[in-house]
Amino acid sequence: MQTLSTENYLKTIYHASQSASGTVATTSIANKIGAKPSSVTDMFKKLSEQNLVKYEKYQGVSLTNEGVKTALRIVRKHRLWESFLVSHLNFNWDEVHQVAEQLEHIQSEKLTNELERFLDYPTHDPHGDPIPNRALFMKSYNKILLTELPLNKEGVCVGVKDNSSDFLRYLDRRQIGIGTPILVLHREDFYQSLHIQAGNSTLMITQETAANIYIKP
Amino acid sequence: MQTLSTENYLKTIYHASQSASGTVATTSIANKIGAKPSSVTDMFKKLSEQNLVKYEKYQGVSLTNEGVKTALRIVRKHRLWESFLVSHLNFNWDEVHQVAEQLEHIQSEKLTNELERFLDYPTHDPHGDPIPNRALFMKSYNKILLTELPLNKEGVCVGVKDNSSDFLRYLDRRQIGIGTPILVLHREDFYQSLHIQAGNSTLMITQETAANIYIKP
DNA sequence: CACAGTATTTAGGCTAATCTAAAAATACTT
DNA sequence: AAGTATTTTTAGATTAGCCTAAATACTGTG
Repeated sequence: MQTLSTENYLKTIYHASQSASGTVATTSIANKIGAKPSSVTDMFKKLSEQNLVKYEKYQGVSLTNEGVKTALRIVRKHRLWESFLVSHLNFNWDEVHQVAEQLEHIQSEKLTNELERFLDYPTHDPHGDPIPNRALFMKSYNKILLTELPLNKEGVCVGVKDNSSDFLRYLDRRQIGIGTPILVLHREDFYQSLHIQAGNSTLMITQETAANIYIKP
Repeated sequence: MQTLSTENYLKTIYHASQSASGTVATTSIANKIGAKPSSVTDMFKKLSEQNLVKYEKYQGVSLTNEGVKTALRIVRKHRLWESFLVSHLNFNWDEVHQVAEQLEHIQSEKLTNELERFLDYPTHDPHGDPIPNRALFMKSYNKILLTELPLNKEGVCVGVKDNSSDFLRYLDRRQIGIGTPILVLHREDFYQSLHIQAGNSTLMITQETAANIYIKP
């Protein structure tokens, strides 16, 4: 049985090792958790004793199989709760994260599995991230960044890379959400911006914005 | 903002002061929380500094108005979650308590209020206990114990006093639940037992069982 | 490859919540 | 009402999770 804190570390290590392959550095976890590197070192040792991470002094950590499983159980709960909040409790996609961060630590297999059934076995959360099933298996879309979508090739928004409220609300105002069809009309190379058609409206977005939107071609 | 632990103390003090009026004793809280009396004394001091309880050395505690409010906010969440678990997630009334003990600490007013709306503003939880509304106001039924129901006067089961899984499962097996109509056919004074009609079946229950069932005449 | 700069770990402390053991206050009993 | 039993509090220690400051290891550049 894990504590709140160890669960958060495992989840954070899991996400960090998704983006950067290989081992995860102490400082990178410290920044994400909001703790000092020395505290992170302490925790790495603790997790290592429980065989949840592989840790060698000065060499960063990586999750063991058991650690991945524990992390995925938390991710599963987080994403199921996010789905519930949006689909049944009138939350917007930019409001769910903070509450799901609490709900993801509730311990009850029955609760998790019944919630999944109640939601009719969703495969993706409101940000387009895949939800691990009971066996902790998940399938992501074959997605690309909007920056990589060829001119005049139609794609559909299937997720976002930046999950911050600010970014999500920005997309909301421009009526871009999961499922919105998108077409790149023109690239202004000099100004680093894209002219796109999103749903029925055409608009201009920056290169940086495009680099945070996932598209299924 | 309260910690998990202070919330549990406030809730426990609240429940204890419902049954026994006046102040609540250190030992009684210690037993209910599962901590030593010395730890409870420490916590009483802390809560007192926060003006959540009135505490005088050797004289027990009582909740302040602010303390009652905080306790009721937790009770409200607990009972709403219990209702949700039973009505939408296939939990039985004997399984909900342990999970609701965790869910009651989730901090999000929006979550609580939206859950209440989703459940269509329930007034009582699956054990017949009243759910405080947004203003923390609740109305209990005008209920009596089954031991006090006159012979051959029809009543309806509206709650239980003993919320233990064992007792609730016992009632389940006898098909007694919230809403079951009940009639006392005969009292065996010598054997301390009652002959009752519950729904369509007649059965025998002990005096003690009857003293844990609430009835609306 | 040496050394400056960065990253990581160690050492030693702090706080919240708990504990045990002993002291103090209250309550019961005759 | 006095003395014993019970309850409550105090004092001092422990653990998890964090911190700061200092020491140590790694990394990249000339």
